[in-house]
Amino acid sequence: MTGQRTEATQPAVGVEERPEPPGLPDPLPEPAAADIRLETVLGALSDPLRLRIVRKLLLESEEFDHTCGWFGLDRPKSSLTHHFRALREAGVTRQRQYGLERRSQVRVADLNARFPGLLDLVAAWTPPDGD
Amino acid sequence: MTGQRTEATQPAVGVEERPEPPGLPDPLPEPAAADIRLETVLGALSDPLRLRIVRKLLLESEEFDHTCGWFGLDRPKSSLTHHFRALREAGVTRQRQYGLERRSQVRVADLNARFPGLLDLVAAWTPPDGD
DNA sequence: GTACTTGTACGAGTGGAGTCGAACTTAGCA
DNA sequence: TGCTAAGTTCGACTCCACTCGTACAAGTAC
Repeated sequence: MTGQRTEATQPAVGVEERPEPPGLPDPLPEPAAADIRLETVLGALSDPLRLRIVRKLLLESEEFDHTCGWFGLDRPKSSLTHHFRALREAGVTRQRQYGLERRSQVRVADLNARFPGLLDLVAAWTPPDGD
Repeated sequence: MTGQRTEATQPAVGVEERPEPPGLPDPLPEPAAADIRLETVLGALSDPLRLRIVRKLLLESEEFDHTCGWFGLDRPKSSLTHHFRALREAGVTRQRQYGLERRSQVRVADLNARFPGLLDLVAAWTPPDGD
């Protein structure tokens, strides 16, 4: 049951019922596209570390999703779990479980449809003290 | 000295040195346009009440600035002071003192220059439980 | 089997944000 | 002179987010 939160604690409001391409693991619990709230997304993106994660995914992902280790973030694993979950529960990213690894990708289509231009701002962002 | 914070407590990093049109009071301390940080702005806009304030200013202000009372917010005055200051210190709004009243306006030009499209998202936002 | 790796769950500590009441300051007006 | 209105400041409270260490679960490889 690794990587699967229990029903009692998962806060996802509406889990998407989208037909998946064959061979992909199901996404972890996430809000449906229509349930993504602007104030929640802005709150998720107001943290520099998470802004960095999303920006790196946008600029360097090349259509693939990535594990937590790929980002090269100098934080304990429990802290990274916290931030990646915050992004997923806000609807910013989607996470899938591949064996041991949990890979993340930005929900580009959903976010561009609901908040056009927002991801452009994230991509253009520069960290306070360099990259 | 009402409405003027002391030098010791004001956190504004760089106060703008812009020549003012005649007859307008000086703006209260605010970050210069170049010092406005995306993560700070997103944090300021992640609160539903502040999102509501900015949206109302954008949709109904008609080029004029407005007092706190104009918004019709059902909160104590001390709470409103807190939120209006958060917006101003993040660089989202500008406040000027007119006698007893402190009027707010959105820094539309500055924000559109630094974060194009962001204010459109705020204007298009709908509160969770109606307006 | 054992060891290693990825990531979670849990608990604790810390700090900051949101909320509010009460007292205060100031401007305008009767 | 005194009252009223707009908004601040201060202190206190609560709650949540961030951080982290530790322990645990589950694949993978030897």
